[in-house]
Amino acid sequence: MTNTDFDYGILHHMVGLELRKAQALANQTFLSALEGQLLPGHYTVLVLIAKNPNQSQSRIAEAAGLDRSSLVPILKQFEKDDLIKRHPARHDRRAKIMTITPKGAGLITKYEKQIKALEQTVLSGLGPENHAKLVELLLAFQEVLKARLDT
Amino acid sequence: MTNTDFDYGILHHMVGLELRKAQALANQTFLSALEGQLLPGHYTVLVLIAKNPNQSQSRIAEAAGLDRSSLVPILKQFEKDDLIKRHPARHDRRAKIMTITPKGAGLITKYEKQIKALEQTVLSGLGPENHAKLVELLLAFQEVLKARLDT
DNA sequence: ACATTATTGTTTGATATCAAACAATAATAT
DNA sequence: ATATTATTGTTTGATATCAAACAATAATGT
Repeated sequence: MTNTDFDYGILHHMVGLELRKAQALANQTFLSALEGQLLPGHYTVLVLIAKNPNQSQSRIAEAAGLDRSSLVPILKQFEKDDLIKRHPARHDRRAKIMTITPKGAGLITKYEKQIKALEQTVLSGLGPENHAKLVELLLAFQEVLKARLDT
Repeated sequence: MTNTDFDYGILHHMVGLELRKAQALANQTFLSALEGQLLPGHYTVLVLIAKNPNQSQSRIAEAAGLDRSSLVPILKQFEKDDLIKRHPARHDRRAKIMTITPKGAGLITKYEKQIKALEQTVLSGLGPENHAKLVELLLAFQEVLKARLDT
């Protein structure tokens, strides 16, 4: 009853496709861990701001794998919900820098356990060495594609 | 000037995040390989139909990692462009089965070279054994998450 | 110094995607 | 048999996301 009996033709065991399916599943799983309170990508942004205060929006967007423009409504909401604060950057009058608020930090903490439990499931499901290898290969994969796009 | 110096905190080396970034890059790369003529996911659907004729839409959607409903406009366009044909299923009056048309097959062939070249880049960038391992781990990862979601 | 080019955050418009509801049909249970 | 439950393709509504354009500012070249 699985779909393993599908013929993927040229796409058989292609990284791109498996990536797509894996990501869809991961997103779904994350979402349930966050109890629908927060989107996975939003949680990521929040953590990035907390751990890297005083960075520009552009840098945060890049680190989160999001478009600059996608960040705008997210940050607007975060600010409205008092999860972050935005200040003008001293040295660059275009840029805004962001800091986490206590409430924002609290929200991160609130879901920290679930996130860690989730990662633990993956860790023990794959085994520690495979887990590390997967991350390593995903990073290497990104480097390969970045290099290709630059040409 | 890279973003490797970012602190990802709890998300450090988390599969979900790296998956997200890898997928964004893969999508972008695929898109350029398809010359903007076709979205990566759409190409996948087309190949699945070609290689697995007479399957229901639901099964194709699942295999492609898409929602059932997301497939509807895609197939409508495919049919309009004469890339596929849809017939009523004999044994199930709810279902429709799909077959590829010569034009659809031609479109697949048209981009086959680029897709293969792309995969070749990844293959030689990672090395064959790492490439295989990455796919294997992505599949294993999916199994772990599927199992978790079922509980 | 000044002109050109790049970058920042933002707006606007387009599109992909999902989730929930729906009618039609099928499968299952009792 | 018949009622209940599940599945199929679809519509509708909501949302995430990007891409392209923009004004303000910064960096760079000459």
